[in-house]
Amino acid sequence: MSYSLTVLEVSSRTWQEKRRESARQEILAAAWEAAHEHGLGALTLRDVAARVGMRAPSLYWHFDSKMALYDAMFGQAWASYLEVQKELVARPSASPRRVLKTIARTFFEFCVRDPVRHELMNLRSIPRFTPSPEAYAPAVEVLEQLRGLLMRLGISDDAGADLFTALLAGLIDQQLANEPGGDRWARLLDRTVDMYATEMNVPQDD
Amino acid sequence: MSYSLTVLEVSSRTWQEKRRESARQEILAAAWEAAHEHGLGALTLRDVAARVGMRAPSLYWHFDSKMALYDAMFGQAWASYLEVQKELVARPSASPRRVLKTIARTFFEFCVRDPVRHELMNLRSIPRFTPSPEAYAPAVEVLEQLRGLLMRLGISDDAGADLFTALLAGLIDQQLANEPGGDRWARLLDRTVDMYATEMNVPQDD
DNA sequence: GTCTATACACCGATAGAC
DNA sequence: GTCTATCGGTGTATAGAC
Repeated sequence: MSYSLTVLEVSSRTWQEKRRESARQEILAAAWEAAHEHGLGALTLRDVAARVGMRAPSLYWHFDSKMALYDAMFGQAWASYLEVQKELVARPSASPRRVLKTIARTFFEFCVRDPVRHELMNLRSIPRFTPSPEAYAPAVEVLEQLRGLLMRLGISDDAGADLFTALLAGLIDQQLANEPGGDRWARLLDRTVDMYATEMNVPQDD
Repeated sequence: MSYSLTVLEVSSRTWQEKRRESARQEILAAAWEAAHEHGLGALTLRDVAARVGMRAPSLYWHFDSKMALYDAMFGQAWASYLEVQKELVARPSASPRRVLKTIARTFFEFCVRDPVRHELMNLRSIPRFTPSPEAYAPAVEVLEQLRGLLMRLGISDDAGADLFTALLAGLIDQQLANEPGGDRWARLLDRTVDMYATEMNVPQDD
């Protein structure tokens, strides 16, 4: 159940550990490739192994189980979005509503751009997969960062953050479920954020 | 790929057909039971078969495949909600916002009450399962009925309906994903509908 | 017509040789 | 570290019993 998250790994001391770490990364890359090709749920260890020139049982030296592989992918995906959001939050801030719209659109497009990744990050589509605390950590940090940002805009109650995430989740879900590749719900983003901002008494732009 | 939807089946003429129909219903009931017990994705034909005193291959006389079984369950679930919504729409209408809140809460609670059913109806959690047009029909009718209702409240554009479904989907998703059994997002229902109604220029109650 | 027995290909996972 | 061999599990095709 426990294993180290490749992306967040800091101290790989010996060269053996570095070698092993790069093998993990190679396997992970192959797993993403396979998932994009055949679907997240259709991932098989034999396929992943073949892509890195191994046999399926050999993967067990690098990952405890298939779920551990999913787990590492989950952690990678959220760590990746955390980087995006960090860079976004650090930027010189615009008007409150502009900030809300930018963060909403950034997350929306991050999800819609890669439906397989979104499926792993946000849907619970793999029957018995539950992310480990280690893999879940960057997701928690994303949410904490969002809470902080909302707070600075004057939205300090939990309900305000809960509503914001629900609105985003709903738009993304509907877009991907009913019109993948389209923009029918993407077009509602700004309007939805404005509606939300008004509800939350965030001052208007002009 | 094609087969008849048990729930909507109208004319079972001969007694053989009736017998066969009741066998299908028995299998479906066993499938729901198994899904609730072990999870939707963990459903196995051997388990379902055992519950009705059969062997796994025997199910193939009643259903073309495991996916056909999922498909029939999908159709059953949506047909069931269609009945609920029909009865609700037929009732003497209250104020516009009351109507919106009632329909929102009805769908929300229908979904949250049975997460396994919701997973099948609204999430795409089964890897290669796509509902057939026959099974999807009641879902389409639910949406058409909703559009008609919104129209009568003065919300006639597609965007208005799209936004309403997205708001609902988001609240349900977050409730079930982050706090199954709780009411943290359920408590946001009325507020969200009011926010939406204001955006859509639906007159206030008082 | 209804069901069973058998079999097949594939899966995740383990044991142990090298 | 990576292999081969193998285990118990799955969905499913088919042949045939009755």
